[in-house]
Amino acid sequence: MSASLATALLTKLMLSNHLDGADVQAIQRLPIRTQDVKARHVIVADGDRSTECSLLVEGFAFRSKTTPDGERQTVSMHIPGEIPDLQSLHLNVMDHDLIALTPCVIGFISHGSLKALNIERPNIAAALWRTTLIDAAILREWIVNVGRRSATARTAHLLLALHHRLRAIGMAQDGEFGLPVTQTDLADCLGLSAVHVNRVLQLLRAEGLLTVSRLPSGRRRARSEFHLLQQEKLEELAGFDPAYLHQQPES
Amino acid sequence: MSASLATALLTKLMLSNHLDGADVQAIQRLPIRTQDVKARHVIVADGDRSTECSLLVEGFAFRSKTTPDGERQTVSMHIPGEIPDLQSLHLNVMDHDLIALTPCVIGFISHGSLKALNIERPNIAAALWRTTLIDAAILREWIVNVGRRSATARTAHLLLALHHRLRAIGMAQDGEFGLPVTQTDLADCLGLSAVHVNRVLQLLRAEGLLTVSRLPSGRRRARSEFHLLQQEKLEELAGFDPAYLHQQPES
DNA sequence: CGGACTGTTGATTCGAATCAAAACCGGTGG
DNA sequence: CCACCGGTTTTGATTCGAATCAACAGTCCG
Repeated sequence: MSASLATALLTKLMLSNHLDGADVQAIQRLPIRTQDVKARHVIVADGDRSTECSLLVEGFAFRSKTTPDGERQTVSMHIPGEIPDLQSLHLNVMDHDLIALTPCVIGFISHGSLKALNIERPNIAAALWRTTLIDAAILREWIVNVGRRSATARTAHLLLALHHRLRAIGMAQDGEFGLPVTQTDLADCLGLSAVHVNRVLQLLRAEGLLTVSRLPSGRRRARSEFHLLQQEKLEELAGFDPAYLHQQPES
Repeated sequence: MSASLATALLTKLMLSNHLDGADVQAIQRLPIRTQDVKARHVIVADGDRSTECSLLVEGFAFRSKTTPDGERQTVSMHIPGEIPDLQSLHLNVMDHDLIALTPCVIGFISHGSLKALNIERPNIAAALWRTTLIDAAILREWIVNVGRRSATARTAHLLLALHHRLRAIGMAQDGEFGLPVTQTDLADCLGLSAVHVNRVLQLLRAEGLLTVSRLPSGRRRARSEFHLLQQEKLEELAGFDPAYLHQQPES
């Protein structure tokens, strides 16, 4: 893996894990195949049996499941430095889709080299395991969000969580972050209808809690710039507590 | 760990992992401290920093989160042989409660001995990692359930999923299984109100899809015996596909 | 200019929550 | 043995949040 490719992964990993120099070098030596993926393209599909994991180097992606009657539920959003399908290392068949939200650069890492790395460097194995456990913690909070919160609280919670994660990797500051989601995308995350998401966002804007602007972009897809104006109030409204993100490295 | 204590764990682990004789012996040698926990008692609480993991030897447990305004959302149900808080091995602070649904026998295993085992036997480390990944897969399906399915489909899906898991460990057959849940418990799992769960169950019974009977038990708490009469129709109704449970061992 | 996607608005329906009360059931204690 | 009690299930009436349906406006793009 070239140093530049490893940067995103290492930034993310070291947010919540202690890695020593040898660990870092081992990761930088990982063989990797990069590929550009267009927005909205399926990176790995439900039912696939993958032989490699996808490192999200640039761009955003999401994982979602589709019910038999065609309804989509997004179960997670992914930001640079994450390996959204790391579970495929031990779960050979995908139980959901991994889809590019924006144009992405994906670094494919073979299961073989990851497994070898895990055996060679138990500390990295623990770190990777830990990232999948944090992923699960986020899934649990996501369940609470769709199961028990009102539409407004739910929406606020999602935006706060994304902001928190993006800020940790330097992609957000002062409540501002760019994320090219449509209201339909948000609806799929939240278990709501797109129409209702629209009304909820209007409400949040009217309350002066946030602003959303669509910046033009060079590409087809517009970029939504979210600005959380009153984080305190939003957190209060959403019942947001970042503890579940487990962002401090541990013993 | 005495052979009898290890049995439940090994039964569960070997459903979805290949373990060799040495692996089995290593697990059987794990030091373990057992403890009885009364129904409804908190085994590990949100915010706790545990130093050991809880093996559910006998009984049922669930994990849930409580929102600031006191609403409970259950995020998973646990059956004998599972280690519901295995994530605490790498996530030092609990982000949810682990609660005994029934009187339970819990086997506490220290993080130290588990970490030593993981290093000594990478195959077991992979197997344990895999169980946490299956746990996450179940969380994802749970999100879809509360996010996108109707109350009836949701309820049917939960019961089918529990039946499927219980049958795998020999605790259910022919659609029948005993589980001492109240309708409020189900409501907390489903993101519904208890009243509505009641009406949904009535509907499912009226359709001849299932029966629920409360068997008297020696203890305070009654035991609900569920009987899924028409699994095909229930699966159709719920959009249930057991693939996400990943019950076959893999490469 | 036309078309596709996205965002917005209004009218209406519907599923589920809420509120309230009653019936039920096993367990306890007088 | 029976009266009472707490937790649970059930029923009915009502409200409410969000979905649905339908149309229209805005924007980017070919």
